[in-house]
Amino acid sequence: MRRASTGPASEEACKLYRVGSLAREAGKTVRAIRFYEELGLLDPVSRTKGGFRQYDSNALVRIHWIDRLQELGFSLKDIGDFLGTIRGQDTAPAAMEQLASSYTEKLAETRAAIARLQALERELLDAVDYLSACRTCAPSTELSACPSCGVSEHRDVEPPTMVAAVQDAV
Amino acid sequence: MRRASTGPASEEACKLYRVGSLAREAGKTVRAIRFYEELGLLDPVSRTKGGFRQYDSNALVRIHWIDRLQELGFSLKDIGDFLGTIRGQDTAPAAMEQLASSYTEKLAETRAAIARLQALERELLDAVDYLSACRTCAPSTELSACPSCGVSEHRDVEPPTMVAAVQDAV
DNA sequence: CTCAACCCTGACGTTAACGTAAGGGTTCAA
DNA sequence: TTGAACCCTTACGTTAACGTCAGGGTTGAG
Repeated sequence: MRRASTGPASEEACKLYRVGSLAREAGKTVRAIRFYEELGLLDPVSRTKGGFRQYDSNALVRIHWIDRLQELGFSLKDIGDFLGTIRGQDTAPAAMEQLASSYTEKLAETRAAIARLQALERELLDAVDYLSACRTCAPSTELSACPSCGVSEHRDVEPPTMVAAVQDAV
Repeated sequence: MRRASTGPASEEACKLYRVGSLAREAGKTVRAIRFYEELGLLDPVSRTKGGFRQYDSNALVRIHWIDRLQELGFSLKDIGDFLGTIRGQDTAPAAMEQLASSYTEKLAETRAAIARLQALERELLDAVDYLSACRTCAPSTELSACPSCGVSEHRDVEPPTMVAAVQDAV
């Protein structure tokens, strides 16, 4: 016996999926799965004598992993290169080291992305905040008057960029 | 006189850019700027008699705005529709209300995106953490042995998904 | 055996956001 | 009046990640 519980164990006849059902389980399309195969990201464990692809539950894990990496900004090609690099190493520690360093790098990028989004969040907040004063503006006011409208809150206040950019949208 | 300080004021001959210099200032390519025009996102204030596009500094603000919205996940077409909707309103408060509601919606999406990234950050951390034990693994270990390698830290511990997916990468 | 439900392999189509090249005017400082 | 640096329009090219036929086998329950 080899491990605890990463899906059905070893030699045992674990349930096999064909593309269709795998796709359903994974929330992907059949085409997508075949496409992953074209890129070397996911091979069927075998084929029926008629040529049907067959997968086991590891495929689900793999697909989930692909999804995550995509969310992290990896392109499918990146992921392929990634797998290639790992397959290239011949000792286990070397391969895992590769994995760890790639992940560490992505971790930094992810944090940067979070920071960027938070900055955007702030800009949006400023804009929404500034715009909330517009509700007290006279309905008859025309768009062209916006920059120096009568609303007191906007007197002597720079409109945030997210607002300023639209003011001459007319 | 129309406004306070959104760039060079009113009728005054404020400096005009042609595509090339605008592009440089904005950190875009000339093609990109012309493309924005094709989509109705940015029109030149005028043309020379020879047909050269001319822009003022508002164009810079507009481009910055486009960038921000793109970072927020708007497509250029979305941005065009967006401008269209705003132009469609005939009173200022209505237009600004539109703007505010779009921004509010995007604010929610942005927060969701941040949360997703934070979840990914956690997954990466878990993976890197788990993998750090691999440095004490015997260099001779082969990749295929990974799931149940000798390292004590991995005894009776589920590998995180981000690691499990690669273990049969060979 | 049958047939509906599935699957196979090409191979061309699609969308976004520009890139790139062709062929030919425009500016403006010298 | 040049001429180098710019700009114009038109139009096809590119990359990513699949979508969508077309034409034709495979499975497996009944």
